[in-house]
Amino acid sequence: MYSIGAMSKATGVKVPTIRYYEDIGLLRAPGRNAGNQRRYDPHGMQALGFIKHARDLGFALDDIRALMQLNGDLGTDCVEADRIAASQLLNVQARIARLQQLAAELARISHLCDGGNGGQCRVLTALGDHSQCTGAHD
Amino acid sequence: MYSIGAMSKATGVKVPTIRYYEDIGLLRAPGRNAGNQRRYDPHGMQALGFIKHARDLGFALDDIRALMQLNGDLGTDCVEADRIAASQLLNVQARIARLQQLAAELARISHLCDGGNGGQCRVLTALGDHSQCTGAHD
DNA sequence: GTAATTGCTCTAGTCCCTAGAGGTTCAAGA
DNA sequence: TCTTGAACCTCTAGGGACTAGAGCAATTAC
Repeated sequence: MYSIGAMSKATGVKVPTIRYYEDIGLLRAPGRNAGNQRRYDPHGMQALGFIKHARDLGFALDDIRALMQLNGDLGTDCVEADRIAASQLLNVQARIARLQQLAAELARISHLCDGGNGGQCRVLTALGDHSQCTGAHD
Repeated sequence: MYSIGAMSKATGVKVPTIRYYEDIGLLRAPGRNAGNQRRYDPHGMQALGFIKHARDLGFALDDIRALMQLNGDLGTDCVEADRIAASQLLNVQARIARLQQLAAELARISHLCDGGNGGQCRVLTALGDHSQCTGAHD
């Protein structure tokens, strides 16, 4: 039986966040000891680890909820789980592509600074004027 | 003189968002016409364009506030503006690196699905077990 | 036995908007 | 000129995923 603090240390999820997950019904409420403190069993620990890992991979809490439900069902629906994972992969790839455009634009803008203060800062000018952009960043 | 709707169309910032920017003091409150509706001048338009562009580049509103203040000062502080832009570039690059690790991990997990339902779904297993991960994604 | 740590609940705040209610003003056509 | 429909106004609340803090109770270590 683990206290909430032990769970937090073991998984890397902060204590208030664990309580939050319980509040929104993502993590089942565990039993309590005589002093009304949460006491988790290994199943609870595994569930929290699953959530943490999926969060680290960028899944939304609603996705995780769906994945956990699949996990709970007998005859686990592999096709659906794979669909969610694949969609998340696409999502992440799209975000990467977009960020790469932004990085290119920022690098360009950043290099405009000549260190001097001769009137107008070209970094600021570039930020104000989208038409100076080389790529279509948005 | 532009109405708020004209500003929205010209810059791509939604009407409630423009009012929000005014609320938080990012965009100066414009004058009003006889019927209490906002009327913007070209300066206001330019300011909103600046905000939009900077937001598209991923700057936080607080950064934008700082940049606009620099822009307003005489003897515009190019060094400070460049510092903010460079820091934002680092930020974006770090996010890209992290997302690329996630994408690799997700691609690996996604390929575990063999389409069958032979007991346990390996996608779900992989999500639950961080130790299966190839790279240190977090 | 006492002090420090950990735990409890509850409320409110973060960021950046978005949605909706309920009302007023404007612009264009008949 | 009148009417209609779009655009505008203020205000409040919600969203996602937490985070922070107050004020108190329980546990743990010495």
